[in-house]
Amino acid sequence: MDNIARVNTLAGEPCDMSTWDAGNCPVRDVMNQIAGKWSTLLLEALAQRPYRFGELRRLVPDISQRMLTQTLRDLQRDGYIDRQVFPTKPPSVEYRMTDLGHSLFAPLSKVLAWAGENHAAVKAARAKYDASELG
Amino acid sequence: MDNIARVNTLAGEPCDMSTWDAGNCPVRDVMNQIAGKWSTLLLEALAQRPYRFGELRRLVPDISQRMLTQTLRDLQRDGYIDRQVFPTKPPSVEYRMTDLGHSLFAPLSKVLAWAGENHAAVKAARAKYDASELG
DNA sequence: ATTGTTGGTCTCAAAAAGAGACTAGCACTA
DNA sequence: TAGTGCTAGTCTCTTTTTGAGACCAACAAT
Repeated sequence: MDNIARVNTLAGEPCDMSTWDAGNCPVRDVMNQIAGKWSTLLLEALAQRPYRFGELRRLVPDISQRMLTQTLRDLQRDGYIDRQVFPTKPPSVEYRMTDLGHSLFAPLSKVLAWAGENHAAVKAARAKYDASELG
Repeated sequence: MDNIARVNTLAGEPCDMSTWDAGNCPVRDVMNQIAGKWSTLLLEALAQRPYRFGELRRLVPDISQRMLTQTLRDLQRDGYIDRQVFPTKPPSVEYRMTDLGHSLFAPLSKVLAWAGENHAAVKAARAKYDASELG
């Protein structure tokens, strides 16, 4: 049963789950950040061009300022985006994707494209599941 | 400023954010499911071979039964995995990735590979950010 | 008769997310 | 000069999500 104690072999270093150190798995450590509700959405916007705080807020109308601030900070902390403050008269802040961010977005955009292409299939699966649960 | 009201152009159907219907964006609808804390981990395991409930629980020791049940159900609802009950004497349940799941995992595995390759860079960015915040 | 194994559910506490008020400095307006 | 709005946030409060752990029923082996 050795195969039970080993996973993530696709990601270079396999993670030995039997002697598990939760902060040691690259997949979990990286994915748990970009997996947030708003992260991919902001990365998608910032992959196209730099945005200012207020622009992003208008771009994603149903994000709260609190979550926008926090998500941007998390993305900045992981090195995906840069934050630059301009000392204008109402001070403005620009967020810009870094090289690391772009290198992440290359594979990530493929997943996003998949989502667009297969949205109908997913919705169909959902409808089918929900219908069968009612019977 | 028309560019402000439009995003997600990479994903086929662009989402018009000015007349926003939250359930209408493929990217958000699909990503919000696979973006969970445990989803990618379980998809990674099930991409390799089918697993039973207890196997998955041992594979990911720090997931609670409650979240394992719920995450598997969500993945099943979206059509990524199939759940098959065998009427054995302690009844056993097998989870198996569907074709839709595999087609999603193809691009997703590239992101997972990126995570493995760039984990060091992300950790370095984090350390740098944390150090600069203390100063 | 007790223990273990199966795949869960249930309850309760903790953590995370969302809603909305509040801040401060400056510009424009009345 | 007082009022309004813009900037990029923070603070507090409520709701939702997640986590920890007890509990369940059927059967098998001890």
